[in-house]
Amino acid sequence: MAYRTHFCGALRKEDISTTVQLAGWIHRKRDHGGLIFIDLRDHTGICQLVFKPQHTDVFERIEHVRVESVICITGAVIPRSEDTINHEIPTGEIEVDVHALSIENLAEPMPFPIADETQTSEDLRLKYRFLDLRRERLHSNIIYRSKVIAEIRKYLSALGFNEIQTPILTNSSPEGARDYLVPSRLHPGKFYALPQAPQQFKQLLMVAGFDKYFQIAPCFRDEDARADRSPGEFYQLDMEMSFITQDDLFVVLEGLFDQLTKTLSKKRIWQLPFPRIAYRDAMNRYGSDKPDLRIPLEIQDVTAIFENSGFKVFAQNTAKGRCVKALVLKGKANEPRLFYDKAEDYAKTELGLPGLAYIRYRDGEVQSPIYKFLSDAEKAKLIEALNVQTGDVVFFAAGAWEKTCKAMGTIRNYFGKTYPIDKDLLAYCWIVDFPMFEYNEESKKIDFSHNPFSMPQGGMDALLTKDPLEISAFQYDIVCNGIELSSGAIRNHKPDIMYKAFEIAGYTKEETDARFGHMIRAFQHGAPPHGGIAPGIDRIVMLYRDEHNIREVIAFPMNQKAQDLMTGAPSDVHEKQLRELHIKLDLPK
RNA sequence: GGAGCUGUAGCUCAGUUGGUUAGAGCGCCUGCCUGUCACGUAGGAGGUCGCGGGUUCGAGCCCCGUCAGCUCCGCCA
Repeated sequence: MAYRTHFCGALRKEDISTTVQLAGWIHRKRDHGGLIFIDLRDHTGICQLVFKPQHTDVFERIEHVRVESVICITGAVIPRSEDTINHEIPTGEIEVDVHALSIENLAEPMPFPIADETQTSEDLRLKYRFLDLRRERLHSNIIYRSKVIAEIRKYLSALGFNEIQTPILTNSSPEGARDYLVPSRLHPGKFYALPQAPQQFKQLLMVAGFDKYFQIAPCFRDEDARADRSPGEFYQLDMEMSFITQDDLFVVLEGLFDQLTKTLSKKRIWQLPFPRIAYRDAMNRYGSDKPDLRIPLEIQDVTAIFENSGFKVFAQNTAKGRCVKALVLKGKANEPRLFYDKAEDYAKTELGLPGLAYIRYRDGEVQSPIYKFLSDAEKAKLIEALNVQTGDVVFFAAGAWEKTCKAMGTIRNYFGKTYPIDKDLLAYCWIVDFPMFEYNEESKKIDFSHNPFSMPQGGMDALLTKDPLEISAFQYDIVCNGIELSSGAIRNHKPDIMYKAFEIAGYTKEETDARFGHMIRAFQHGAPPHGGIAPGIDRIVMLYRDEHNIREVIAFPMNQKAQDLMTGAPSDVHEKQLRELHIKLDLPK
C-alpha cells in the first residue's frame, strides 16, 4: 500500500470530502486535551491535521509523539469554518480529519528547533546538517540551487552546448592555489591532484572539435575559507566555445543570466547588455576590479591639479605611477563630527592609510584639516573639476596608483553603506582588458597576471613591440553587485605566441614544454580559436538568494577549517591503508 | 601563519563595582484543557558558567594560558 495520495502543501478546498493519505514530519503540535492539531510538513508545504477523541486508538497514540517524528495518516479533507481559516498558508482553508495513523519514526527531542528560524551556532548546525536542511531557509536555498542548475542545463543545451565530464583524478599543477593530492597505490611516491578547475581539459575538448562545452564542475583548492569562499571544494559552471570572439561569449552569458533572472527571480537586471568597463577605468572610477555599480559614488582623479602644489603631501604624488584621488559625497557635509572621525579611523585601522583628508563645503564656511595648505587657484580648480556644491564633502587619498585606487575603492564601499541600495537590482558588468602581465615585487620579475593561456591583445606583434606591462589580454571578469562571479578569457591557440608569452614571463622553451607540453602539442595539431568562462555556481545562488555566507547554499559544507563536523572528515586512516600507499607519517609534534 | 569577535541549562540569551542557593523565554517530563495555528495553563527535571592555572576571605565577572566557532589579513594562476 502506498504511503500517500497527496502532498501536504497541495491540498485545497477542491479536495474537500475526499479521503487522502499524507506522510511527513510533525512540524508543530497543539494539544488541547480533547482535540489535537498537528501541522504536517513535507517537501511541498504544511497542512493542518485534526485528531479527535472519537478515534480513540489514533488519538491515544498521537498524544505523546514529539515534533519532527514521521507519521503517515489517512483522513478526510474537510472545510474549516469561516472563523478558523488560516489565511497565512495556502492550505489554510481546509484541514484533514485523521482516522488512521501509522507512526513511521519517533523523533528524539531536537538539538535546535526546526520550525523556528532561531539563530543557532554554526558548529551545531553543521553537526546536525540533516536537521538544519529541514529548516525552511536552507531547504529552499538547496531547492533553488537545483532549479538554477536545471535552468542552466536547459538554456545551454538549447544553444548546442554539450555537457562533458572531465577527470577528477588528474595532475598537480604548481601554478595557482595549493592542490589536494591523492596518493597513487600503483605508482609508489606519485600523486594525483584534484582539479582546481577543468581548465586544460576544456581547452582540449575544443581542440577535439566539440565546439561548445559546459559542465557543472567541482573544483578543489586547498586554500583558506572566506564567507564567500568554501574551503576545499566548490562548483563552477565551466564553459568553453570554439570560433568565438569576446563579444560572442558576452552575448551567450548575458542571455543566460537574463534567462535565470526572468525565470527564477523577481530581481531585475540593471543594464542589458551588461556595461563593459576596462580594468583601468574600473580601478580609477570605482577603486576595484569588482565594483558594486549600485553605489552612487565615483572616484575622480585630481592629480593634475596638485602638480607643483604647496601642499607637499599631494604634490609629491603627482609623479608617474602616483596619483591623487577624490571622492565626492553629495550632501554629506553636515553629518555629525563622528561620521568623519569614524571614516578616518576606518581608513587608518583597516586600510593602513596615514589619514583621510577631507574638505567639507558647509553653508558659509569650509571645514577641513588641509584647506589652509591649498592655494586659491587649487581651491577653485577643485570646485570646478569635482563640480562641488555647498553641502558636499570631498575625501582625498594620494600615493601609488594601484594602492590608492584600492584604498579609495574600499572607502567607496564603506560610504556606500550610507546610501539606500536596491536589493532587487542586479548590476552586472564586464570588466575587460585586464593586463596580460604584472610586475611581481617579491621576485622582481614579470608574471602572468591571470591565466597564462589568455590571448594577448595585438597578438605576436604586441608581445614583440610593446612594454609587457602595457599589454592587455582578452581576459575578462563578470561582476555583479560587487561580487566577482568569474574570470574568463579568449585563449591563446597559437604555439608561437604562447612560447613568446611564456618567455616574457621568464620560462625557457624547454621549461614551457616540460610543464605544458600536452597543451602545446595539442595546439600544434589544429587548434581552433576558442574562449570561455566559469561562473561560480555557489556565488550565483548566494546572489539570487541574498545570502552572505556560502555555507547557506551548500547542502553539506565544511567549516572554516575544512572539516566536516557531521562525518568527521578529515580523519585518521588505518595503518594498512597507509602501507598500501607507501606512506609514512611525519607529524608535527 | 597573524588579528578581531564570541563561548553561561538541549536552544536563544540575561547575569549590576567580584559577594548568599546562577536566572528568563523556548524545548523536555507529568498533569489540566474540544477550535488552535508561536494554543493556553499548573507543576517538575535540567548547569564542570568552553578548558587549565593564577589573584582574592570570596571569581560566571579580574589576570595569564589554552581550545572551539565565526569574521578578516596573508593565500585564492
